Amino acid sequence: MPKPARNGSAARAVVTDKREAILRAAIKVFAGKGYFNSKVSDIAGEAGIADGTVYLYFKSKDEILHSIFDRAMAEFIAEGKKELAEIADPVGKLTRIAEMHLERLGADRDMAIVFQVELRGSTKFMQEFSAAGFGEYLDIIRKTIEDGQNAGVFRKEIKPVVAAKILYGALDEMVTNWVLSKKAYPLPPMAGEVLSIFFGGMSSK
Amino acid sequence: MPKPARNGSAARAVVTDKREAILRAAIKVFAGKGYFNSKVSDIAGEAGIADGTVYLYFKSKDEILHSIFDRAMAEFIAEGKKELAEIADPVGKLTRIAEMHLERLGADRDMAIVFQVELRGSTKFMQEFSAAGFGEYLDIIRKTIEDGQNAGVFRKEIKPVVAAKILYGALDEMVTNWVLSKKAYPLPPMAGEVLSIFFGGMSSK
Amino acid sequence: MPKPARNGSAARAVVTDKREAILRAAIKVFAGKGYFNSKVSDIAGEAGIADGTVYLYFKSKDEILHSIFDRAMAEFIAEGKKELAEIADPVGKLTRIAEMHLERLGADRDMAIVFQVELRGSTKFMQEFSAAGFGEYLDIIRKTIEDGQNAGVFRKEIKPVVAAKILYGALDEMVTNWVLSKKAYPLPPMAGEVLSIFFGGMSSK
Amino acid sequence: MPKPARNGSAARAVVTDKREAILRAAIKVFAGKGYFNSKVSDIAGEAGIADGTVYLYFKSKDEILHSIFDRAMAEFIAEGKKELAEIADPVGKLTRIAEMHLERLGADRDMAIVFQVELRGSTKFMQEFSAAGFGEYLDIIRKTIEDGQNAGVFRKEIKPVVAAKILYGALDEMVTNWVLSKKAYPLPPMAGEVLSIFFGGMSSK
DNA sequence: AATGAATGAGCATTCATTCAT
DNA sequence: TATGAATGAATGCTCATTCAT
Repeated sequence: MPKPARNGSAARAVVTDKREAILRAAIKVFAGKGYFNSKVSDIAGEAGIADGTVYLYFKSKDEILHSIFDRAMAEFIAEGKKELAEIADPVGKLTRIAEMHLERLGADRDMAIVFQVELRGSTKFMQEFSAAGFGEYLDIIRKTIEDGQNAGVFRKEIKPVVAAKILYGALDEMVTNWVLSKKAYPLPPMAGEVLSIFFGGMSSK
Repeated sequence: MPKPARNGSAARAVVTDKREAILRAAIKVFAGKGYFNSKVSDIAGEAGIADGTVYLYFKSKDEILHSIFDRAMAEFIAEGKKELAEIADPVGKLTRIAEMHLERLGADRDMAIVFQVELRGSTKFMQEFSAAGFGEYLDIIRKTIEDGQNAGVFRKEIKPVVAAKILYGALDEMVTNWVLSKKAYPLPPMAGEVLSIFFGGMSSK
Repeated sequence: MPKPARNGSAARAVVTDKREAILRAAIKVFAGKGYFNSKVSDIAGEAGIADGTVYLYFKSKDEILHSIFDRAMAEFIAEGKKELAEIADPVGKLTRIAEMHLERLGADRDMAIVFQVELRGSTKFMQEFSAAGFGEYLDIIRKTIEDGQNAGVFRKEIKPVVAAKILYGALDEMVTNWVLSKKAYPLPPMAGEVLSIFFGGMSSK
Repeated sequence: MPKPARNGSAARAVVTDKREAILRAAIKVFAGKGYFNSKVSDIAGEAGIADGTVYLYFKSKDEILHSIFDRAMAEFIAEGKKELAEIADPVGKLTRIAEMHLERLGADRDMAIVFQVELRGSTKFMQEFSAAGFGEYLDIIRKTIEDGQNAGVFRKEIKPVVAAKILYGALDEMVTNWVLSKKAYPLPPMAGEVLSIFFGGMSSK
């Protein structure tokens, strides 16, 4: 049986694929049983590889969880920046942010569980996470709010940092409730409801 | 030497005190290292008792965490109901709820960490918790919003359940940020900022 | 409330009674769950006393088990010697021994379980036991057999020690089977069957 | 470097060898300190492996003890049936059974200790054991005795079940005494003594 | 004598990680 | 690269025993 060629994309694809497979498996497993209750062998089993192979791609169980966040956040922010570049209006921007937030997490329940539940399971992790992608995310919201204030569409007495947290907190709660709910319902439509209140409260006059 | 009176505080105090001591120690330890990384012997050590003694008051490590939440939520809700009974105005009620929320958690950082971080660390736990005190809490907020709608002070097209989640989510995010922040600042004042936006968005007219 | 008088039998009776109660409780508990699976608190509970009280009468859990055997063997041997003193005939003596063996254990199932099962659970214990009462018991049987050989009723080429063990082993097996059996049947009648073979052998003619 | 052949003994031997090593180590350790006083790490140490490795081959400490009995009984019964198939005469058969019983246990003192002592240490275990191999063993003896009765060499008024127990009990007692004895002596010769009485009885003439 | 709360040594089992093949 | 057998540190919980009252 010939081995795959080592040169170029083919070999790289294999590597990427296996890394991907492990991450996907980990998301599923973590979502199902929680990070601390998941065994590395569960992940390997789900990914269809041997336990030891996991360690060829990740240094530790912890690193797998980190990689899940890092990759997802990077993707999300990259995609977000691209989309937002095309929108000038602050209200439109925030609307799109809220929609994307709920669309993204609403599209992958396991990923949402990991984000809403597992990410919160340790102060250490949350702090690392805050320092990383999450801070950047809040920053984008904050700047958009500032733009709105400068453009005169948002009240100037509201602190942008706080407003950003409020919007984020409201969206986050929507996701958490959706994740924990026994009923299945589409998450994205909640964006409108949140924004209706948020804008109502932010609008000047 | 006279034995302590059996009626009331003295004898009871011993039992209560040790249970209390364990709970307090657990809150501190869980806050510092997270539930899964905390050893029962850490809690016992912090409480100044032997490991085995923990099991005279709690059936398992898990039960300690549950007890922390149960007790705190019961206290909070009882106190809240009492205070709110004296306020008729829905806006005043929600204002007081937000203030109490942040006062309570802002007064005990370790407890806040446990609530914001450890409570979220497992889907199972969150679901149990949702079913228990948390659901009741959201319900109180929701009813007050409904009252406000009926009184004509809040917009009627907003769904009360969603609005309740939004307010809760915003407050929750304030706490989480405060807990994770390296800077020390008072939490309660954030209530005003949250409410300013929330009411601005909820007000009819 | 007056304390019981310290002088004489009354006080002694109390002590004896509580010791007795503990031993009886222990026999019941050991029979039910086995020595290693029985907790001292089980015994105390069964005896209706506090855990600590057990240690006023016995130095350790181990000593309770020892006491059970010591007492039972002493009683059995004392009673046996008395009865046997009145029988001259070796065959009659052995018959009575076998009957008493099965009567005694057949009269108290829990005690029988402890003797047949728990006594065997440790080499150390068995050796101590062998050295103690059990050795004396085998000795009585052996001497009786020797008497029978000298009187010409038993074959002289049989070693008395071995014959004693064989008789004991056969009786012992009857008890063990009775103890483990799900069916309830009277144990003493088995004595006749054992002796029939022991005296007469299996061979026809 | 060639890998070991997958077919047959080599690869299989590794697994079997380690399982075997654990069982052998367990027999030695159990014999020395008793089941309840033996730690899993004692067994692992004796077998020259890490503690955790034990659990790759056995689900629990309990399962190790069971495996010891299961394997030994299966072997013994299989071997016994084979040998007995070649003997027609009931007397010869019983003789061979008694010899094999004592040869087998007399050849491995540790195994004998485990059988005579540990097996008896719990009612639960004894009942399971009775239901398993032991019952079959007694059955073989019983049938042989019945054959002897039908052939006219054994007295018909003796109940075969009882006689089987008597023979077994006598042999068992020989082993127990040998195991507990401080003196070293060969066990197999005792078979003759037991059978002499079992077949011929004690009575002279 | 009696109590029972407190102690703390002890142990089976798990599982992340390694490494020889 | 991939495997999966082996490792061994780590820990929740039990329970015999003590001792202040």
